[in-house]
Amino acid sequence: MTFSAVSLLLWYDHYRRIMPWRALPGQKPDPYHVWLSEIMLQQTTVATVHDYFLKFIARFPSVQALAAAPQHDVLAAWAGLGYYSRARNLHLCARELAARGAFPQTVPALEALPGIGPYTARAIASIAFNVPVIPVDGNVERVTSRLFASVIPLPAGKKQLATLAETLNDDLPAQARASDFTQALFDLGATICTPRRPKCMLCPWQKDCAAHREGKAAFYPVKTPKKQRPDNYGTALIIRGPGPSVLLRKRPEKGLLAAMMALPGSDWLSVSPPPDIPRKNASGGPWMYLGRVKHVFTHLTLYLDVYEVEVTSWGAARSSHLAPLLVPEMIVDAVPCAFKDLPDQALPSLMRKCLALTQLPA
DNA sequence: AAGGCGGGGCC
DNA sequence: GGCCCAGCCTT
Repeated sequence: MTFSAVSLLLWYDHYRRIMPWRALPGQKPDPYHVWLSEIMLQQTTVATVHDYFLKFIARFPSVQALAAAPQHDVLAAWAGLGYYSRARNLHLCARELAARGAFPQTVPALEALPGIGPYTARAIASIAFNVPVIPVDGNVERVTSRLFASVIPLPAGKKQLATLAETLNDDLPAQARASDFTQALFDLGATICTPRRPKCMLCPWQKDCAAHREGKAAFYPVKTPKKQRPDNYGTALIIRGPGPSVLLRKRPEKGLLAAMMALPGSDWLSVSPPPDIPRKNASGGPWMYLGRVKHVFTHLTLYLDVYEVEVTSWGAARSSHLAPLLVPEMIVDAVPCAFKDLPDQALPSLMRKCLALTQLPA
């Protein structure tokens, strides 16, 4: 079975989406923009990436500018986008590219770079350098599983789908336009061959599609059920002091929200918070309970009880009357940050949610 | 092969 | 509430 690759390209010539990282027809793609957008788009929607991408290239106009920047600035520009290992690897990769002087243009060489796996290597090679390979993302998996009515549940069936996807541009006209063909697959998956209610009536591959012949395109791709998320609990402390400012600390280099800034607080545990912490300063106590923040991560749901403490000096924050809510080890490495500088900090969304519970000074 | 790793939008 | 999103890395 040979697919009408050219019909997809004709469809693309008419319906292609315009995006800030994409070259317009007749223009050459910018490898920096292609690379950066591909990293940002990993597990992240086009709508979310759009503004981040524009701000990022305004702040870091070139690979060299990105390589020369301190890590904190890169993490701050990434804050809110999630999966922060992407930003750390992006920065590492920029330094390697800057030292090297140019982008490699083959799949194996690209895949050897930090943060670039099998998918992204093929995406950059095909989109930026017109190499005839097919990057298999969620879109391509969905399109391919429907074309072939593949019933092997994902993720176990990924290898089979990748093999099938390689045959999609198995003719010379499509391979000559490898860059367009890859982006056409993305656009088809994003606008026609959608997860729910696919628009088969508008699909250039309708007559090629086994799932459509079965009358159940939406049934594909088959996926194995996901594990449920456990709940975790903890406290976060908004310790306000002179300036006005607030204490922040940098999280460890590995693990959840690695190397990002955070409010001081307790560890996050699977047990409910101890009931002996007063939720209000009813007895004229030193802290105020502001509320509970719920935040859903990929593999756990976190509930943080947020408290506010006002101190006249940072030394006072270590005084014993703030225990057990605030113990010195929580702030041993904390540093004050002026409220006006919070927007420039590498604060993940979870911490911005917590800070939103307090009344910022005017 | 499985699990860690963010966050937002959609239904 | 669950699912999806232009996945990578470690174990």
